Amino acid sequence: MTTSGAHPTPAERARALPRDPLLGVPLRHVVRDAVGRALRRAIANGTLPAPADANALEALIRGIEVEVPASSEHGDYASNIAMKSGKLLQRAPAQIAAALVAELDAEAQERLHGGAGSLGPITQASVAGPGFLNMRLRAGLLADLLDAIIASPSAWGHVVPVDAKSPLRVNVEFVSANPTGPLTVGNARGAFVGDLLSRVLEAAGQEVTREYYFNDFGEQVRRLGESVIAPRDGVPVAEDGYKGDYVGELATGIPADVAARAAEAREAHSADPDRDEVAVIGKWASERIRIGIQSSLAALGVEFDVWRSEGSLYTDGHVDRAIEKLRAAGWLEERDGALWFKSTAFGDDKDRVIKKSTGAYTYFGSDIGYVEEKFGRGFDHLVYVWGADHHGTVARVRNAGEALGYQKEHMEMLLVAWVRFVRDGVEMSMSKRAGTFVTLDELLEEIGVDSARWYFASRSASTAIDFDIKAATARNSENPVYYAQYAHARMQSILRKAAAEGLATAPAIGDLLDNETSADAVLARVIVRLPEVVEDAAAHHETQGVTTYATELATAFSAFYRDAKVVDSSAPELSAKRLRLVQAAATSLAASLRLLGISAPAEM
RNA sequence: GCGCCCGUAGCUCAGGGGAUUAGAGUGUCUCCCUCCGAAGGAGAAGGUCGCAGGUUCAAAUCCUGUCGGGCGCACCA
Repeated sequence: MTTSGAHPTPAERARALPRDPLLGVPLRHVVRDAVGRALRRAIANGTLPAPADANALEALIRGIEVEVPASSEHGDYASNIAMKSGKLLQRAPAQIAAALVAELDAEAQERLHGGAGSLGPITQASVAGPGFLNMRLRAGLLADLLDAIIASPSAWGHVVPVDAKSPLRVNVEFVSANPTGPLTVGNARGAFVGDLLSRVLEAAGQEVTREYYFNDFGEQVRRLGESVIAPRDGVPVAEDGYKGDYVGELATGIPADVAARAAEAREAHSADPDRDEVAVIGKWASERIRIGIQSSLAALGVEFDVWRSEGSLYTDGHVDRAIEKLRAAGWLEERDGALWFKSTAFGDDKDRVIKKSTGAYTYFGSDIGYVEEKFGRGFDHLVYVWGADHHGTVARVRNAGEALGYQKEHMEMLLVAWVRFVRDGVEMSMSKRAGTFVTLDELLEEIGVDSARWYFASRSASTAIDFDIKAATARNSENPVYYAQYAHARMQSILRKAAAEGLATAPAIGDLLDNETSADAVLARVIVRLPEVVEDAAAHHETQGVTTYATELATAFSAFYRDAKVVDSSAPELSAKRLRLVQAAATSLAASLRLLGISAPAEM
């Protein structure tokens, strides 16, 4: 296993991400808890009947759903709990909702925890439609939150896991392209999806190991070796060999010591395919390519913690150990001279070969050893980010994992759909062997990392998409990523200007948000939503919500910027409070961009 | 043939059971810089959510079928 010591380990990263018990709890949890308390109180008061089944009540309270309504006229949060509980409580939904409103109103007037805590979070609760409970957040709560954000900006956007005592240890394996050629634009999506997912999981409190699995022996590497030797010897590359320009570059760039070892291998080991000239050259070439891949990925902002070679799974005994475990459990079978895994016992439509009759292992053999190796390292959860063409292997790997004694739910395959790269309406072909492909490096030169990251982050991994490079380049400055970045630059510009004019920032937001329809309050309500966005993204393993949030925050800021004068020396007190609000907005926008691995420039 | 993913505005895509106004960006059209950054803002036009049934008080959303597109069904790597 190759690890790089240059950057922090997953555990160090997890520890380094600050989490604040106030900032790290999505507001909707606070609201949900308040609704739950209101329900209990209403029952204790006798306003609502106590259900015969106490367990059913607990289940109901646990399942309370609170969401941000589509229209802000319906409040900051809404719950359908009254409608859901009508049957259990034997009351009309509207009646239940009214009882909850009364309790929430009461709580807003008193301090929680026997007078030591804060006021209840909800004001202006109301009943609407068939029994929806609409709620408005107390302005003071928003103000407290914004003050907390400014007090510890680096903690903002990092969610505290609800019930986990220790962080979940997650392995995210992605890209894993064989080092037989440079990464192509076809690999880009997987690279971004894996990295984005890793960032989101980390923000949600999990300890994430980013892992790259590569093949360093076998047929493909051999073919690469042959393809490099051919031009060196002035012979055309074989039909099934690799033909890209990089092959020629490798051929002319063979260092003296490698050439010497190759020459020696040709004399001494020509009969041994593991040690002959082709093997020597192939191994050298693939390692050179792997290093190139590593630097291409680094340019994308994608860094791996572990580079795991397929060969090491054998030399370190993981494959043997997995096979022995399966054999002991009775899941293996010798048939036709090959070793089979009884995948059908787990619902697969056919059994799968682990070791061929030739004695060579299949990829599936490696996969099994790898599952064993990963869980052996102590991971709670494995995520595989695979191309859509791999979905045939999903079932067998999970089945094998289950046969090895692990839970299927802890082996998750994220299938990333195809990207059709199009230039001027013509699809670009992506064949490494034919040498007709666009490299990742070329793509980035044209459109830039921030732009590419945003593009993939804003689309769900399961939809096939058309990526028109020409259009992405031509409309460069009108790309949505710049909209968010521009808003951030503007916020910073306002803060700079205020500082230059000698305007101070207020020590607290105070009453700035008391008028709930003011530009200030509207902006504050968007700022405060980030933890929910992070939580959703981590739960669904999707990042579109984060780009949407960044766009919404930028839009909300634009409206605020239009309607509210921030830097105004004739009203220093108001200015001071608004500067604080802008500071919180900038913190939140920067945090959401950081989640995406996108820069938040102070000027553009 | 079987299985998985996907058909939403001209284009690229969100939304994936709930309040009869389905969103964003881009494109098109009209306006707005003596005013904290116009990479911006205000507004308009643009949709039978592939089609047909079904479940529900309620369906773009769930179920079935169907059409269209992608991918997979190896003792290949």
